[in-house]
Amino acid sequence: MCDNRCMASRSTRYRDTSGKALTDYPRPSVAVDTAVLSVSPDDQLCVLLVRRAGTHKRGAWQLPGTFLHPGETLGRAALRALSDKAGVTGLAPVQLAVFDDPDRDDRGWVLSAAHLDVVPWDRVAGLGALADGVQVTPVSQSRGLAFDHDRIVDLAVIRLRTEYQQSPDPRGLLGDPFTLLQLQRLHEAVAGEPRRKDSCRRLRAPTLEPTGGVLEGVVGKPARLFQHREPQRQLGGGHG
Amino acid sequence: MCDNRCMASRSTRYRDTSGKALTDYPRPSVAVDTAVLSVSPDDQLCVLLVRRAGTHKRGAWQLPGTFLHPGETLGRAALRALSDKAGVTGLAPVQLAVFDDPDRDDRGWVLSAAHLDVVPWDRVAGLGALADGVQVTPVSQSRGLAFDHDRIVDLAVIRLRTEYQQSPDPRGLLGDPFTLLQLQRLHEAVAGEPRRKDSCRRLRAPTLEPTGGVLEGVVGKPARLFQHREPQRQLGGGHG
DNA sequence: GAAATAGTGTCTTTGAGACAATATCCT
DNA sequence: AGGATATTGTCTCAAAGACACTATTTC
Repeated sequence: MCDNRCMASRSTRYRDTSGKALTDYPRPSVAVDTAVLSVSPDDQLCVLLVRRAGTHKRGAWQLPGTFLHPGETLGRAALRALSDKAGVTGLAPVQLAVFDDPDRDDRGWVLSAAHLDVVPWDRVAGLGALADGVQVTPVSQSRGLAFDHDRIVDLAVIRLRTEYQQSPDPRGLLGDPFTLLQLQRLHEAVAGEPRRKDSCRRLRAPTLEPTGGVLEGVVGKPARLFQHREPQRQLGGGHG
Repeated sequence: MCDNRCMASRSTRYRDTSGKALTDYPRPSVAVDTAVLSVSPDDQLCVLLVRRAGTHKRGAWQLPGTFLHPGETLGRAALRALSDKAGVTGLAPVQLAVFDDPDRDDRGWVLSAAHLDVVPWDRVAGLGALADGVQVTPVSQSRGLAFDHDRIVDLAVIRLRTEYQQSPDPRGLLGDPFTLLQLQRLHEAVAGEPRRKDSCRRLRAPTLEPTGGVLEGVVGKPARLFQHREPQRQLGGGHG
């Protein structure tokens, strides 16, 4: 597979077909901006925002992002940004799209590789103790972000919805023993519209693993408990 | 929307939160590699390949690509690469994914923004006169490409199939007056498996515009002619 | 009339949506 | 018992698949 890669040392200045050396080309900065989505305990689809540096006006909020470092993958850069800018430990960022308008950033030529990460609520706002300059807002109230970050949020929500149409809880937002009603509430939060009790139930239940236990201590017939069939995903599925 | 963008001139060296100037960061080269897919007259799904510069061994073929130039969109760079490297006029490249393995290119740190373009056959191999070092091969025989281009072809085919599951001919591979049998053949080529005559017909016909004309001069009952409802897409839908 | 291709009638299956009835628990 | 919630029975409807039949042309 790499038979002709090993024939030259790393420092050689290769030339492309036009005869120009690789390092002669002007290169863009590559930013990684991530929409971290989660569902709050009151079933609201929320996004993680950070205050834009050096401003307190409108457009003062944006998605956590950073510039890609040498030797780093986009996914790692996304996780680093979440940790550094928001104090949040991400899970498995996936690429959404590259925003490539040459004028999209007034600091210069910056491409933005937009990402989506989905994390359980207690991981993003667990103790109610968010760092300063960090907030988690319902996506419906997140309009007016800096740069083109509104559009990134749009893409992220669309992507999340299509993922959750395919399987019950692909991103493990729920956490292991859960009832079918909790699953229904989650889907309503993600889709942004109500779901029929029985439709949702019949569609998803066959693909879930019943624990055998039931939810106790509440009024009404106790709900059966279920768990995920397959382990939730961690980082590692990026496009190398 | 951009109220606070106009407050500073373009040459100012902005600093991010860590205090580092934008131009101080090492930046990757950004390549744009495009899988151009088409369907041959004998109903084979094909991909456009170019010979890798300076080699005649295995792995000698690759997708046409180039480095992104300043002020240029990814889509424009993809079209430029098709024109310069293969002498082909592309149509509407769409992003597939960014390949970001730091070691994926032995020339250095190169990200690849993989694209898909779909063009009618006569546009890619019209006169049978392909430029030297250019070929159009069935995708099934395209294995062993340079870099990670095999995976780009895989992504492109998957994407094309999902697009063609949604509507009859979203990329205008057919060209305006066509019969339902031609449409069926096209879908079989894209999907790589046979389709029922009546299913295919009943599913797609209602969304097509009959021209009123029929195909003449062939034995059997003459087939009705159809045309596309909406104009085919050109470049312009990129993520700004 | 025979061959060849286009187009349709209809049966079956599947899956989702909707409504309502039944089951089981807590207080 | 009574309220509250979970679970299931069943009807309907729409879409797709499969098969076979009918229709219209050329030779």
